[in-house]
Amino acid sequence: METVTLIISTVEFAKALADETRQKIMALCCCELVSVNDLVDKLDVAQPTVSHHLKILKNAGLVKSERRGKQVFYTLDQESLARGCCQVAEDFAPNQPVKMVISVPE
Amino acid sequence: METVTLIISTVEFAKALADETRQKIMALCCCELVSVNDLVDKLDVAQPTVSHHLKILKNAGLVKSERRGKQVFYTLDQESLARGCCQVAEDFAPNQPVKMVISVPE
DNA sequence: TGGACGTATAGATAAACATCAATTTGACAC
DNA sequence: GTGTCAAATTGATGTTTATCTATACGTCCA
Repeated sequence: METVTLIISTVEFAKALADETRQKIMALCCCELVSVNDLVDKLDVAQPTVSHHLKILKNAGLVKSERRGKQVFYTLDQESLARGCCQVAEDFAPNQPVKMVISVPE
Repeated sequence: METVTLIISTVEFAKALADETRQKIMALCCCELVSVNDLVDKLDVAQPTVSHHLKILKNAGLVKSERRGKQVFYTLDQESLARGCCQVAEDFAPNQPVKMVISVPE
């Protein structure tokens, strides 16, 4: 699993989120591996458009990808997303703290 | 203080954040009241541009405004911002919970 | 009621961006 | 190698958006 954990600015983070199609993609690959074709089937945009959005999400460090044979599977990096959300809150809402809930492994 | 607490989608929320000038404005009015002219002085964009961005932030429920005489003062609604961040995390990172830290008044 | 000041709106323009069709690249099977 | 399928890239197009200038609106004071 090639993990590209870029450190991006809050502007880049927000821009990556600021599109309906990308948010649909994020919801679809939030908790599982999905191929590009899976996404194309579930969205009403063409395959190159899906690839375009996946590239933006990947550059923002919000998805990870993994090739399996002819297919490439994507999944959302929930930790990166959560860190981005916390960073935005920390930067702009210092009086209204937002924290990641760390689940301590037993 | 006219509070416009709109319930907006995560897409609208992200779009409101997705601009460098708006993030600068948010930082400047994060913890205090600032007039439009204050913002114009501290940013290198024209006054109508500042007003334009303030309108977008206001429509997103992220700033509150208050007229005092000839001036209009804006301030960031930190709670709305924090709620937006939590909503994004909740929607897309359910396995990586992010919570607002509620400070209990004594 | 003017004028001055601060802010908002209207209209124009250029840059950014989402989308698509066409093509290329990559991986596998024969 | 050749064909096939999956995904990425290229190039074009229309829309969105950030910005500006010019103007209108709102408030206060003389």
